[in-house]
Amino acid sequence: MTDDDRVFKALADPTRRFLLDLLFARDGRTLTELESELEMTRFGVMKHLRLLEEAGLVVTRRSGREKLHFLNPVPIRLVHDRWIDKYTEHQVTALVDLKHRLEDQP
Amino acid sequence: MTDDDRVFKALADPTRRFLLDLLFARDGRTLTELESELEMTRFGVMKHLRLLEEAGLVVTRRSGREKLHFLNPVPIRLVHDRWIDKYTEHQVTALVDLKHRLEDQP
DNA sequence: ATGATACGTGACCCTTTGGTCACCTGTCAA
DNA sequence: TTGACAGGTGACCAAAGGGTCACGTATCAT
Repeated sequence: MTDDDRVFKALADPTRRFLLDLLFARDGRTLTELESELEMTRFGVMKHLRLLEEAGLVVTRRSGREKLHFLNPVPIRLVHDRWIDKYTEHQVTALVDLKHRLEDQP
Repeated sequence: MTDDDRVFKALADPTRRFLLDLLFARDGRTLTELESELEMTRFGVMKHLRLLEEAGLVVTRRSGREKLHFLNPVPIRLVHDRWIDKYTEHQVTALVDLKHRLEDQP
């Protein structure tokens, strides 16, 4: 299994994306803390966090009996760079910004 | 199934990522042309292209009995923007660039 | 017209994956 | 030191996903 295989497989599940959203909002949470935000047993959440960690999307640090989880944005940036080169990046960004501005209209 | 569900599911498979790579290198190819690059029957490739199209990662245009496939980078950019805000984007980009420069060393 | 070409559909099989549970190890506090 | 708390493992089951095939429709060239 290659590195980006792990990244894309990890991103494929909605629960795991939600976990990334939680860590994006606030870093350094424990498993139990994350579990409380989900309608799932601890074991399910643990499996998901394990896949995210193996993909490098989440980095962890132990502190006593707790394990703290942090979001790592680097693999996401590499996904971006795979199919968006420097030349088209400006156009795409402009297009996305325009879309946002149009959607903010009443 | 939500929009980004479709995008992430579509990106989860290595064959589909390879198809995006092919279209990134050269746009506007037909199914048969793409099939010739893969060790798989036409039916498998067709299923993959269908998922890519439903996710909006590939846009198509008919021309007689042929169907031309084009890469659409917008959903990729939206994936990026979900977990990388403007503030950290510069740092991450710099980090990735540094990584590339280090890897280019002998 | 008719054979070849390009794409499409539905059913089928096998593998992978998401989720749960019984059970276990390490750490903290009273 | 002993009970409560935080995290970890392996087996298990139902559901989703990848790939192929028989068969079908539309378009092109001769």
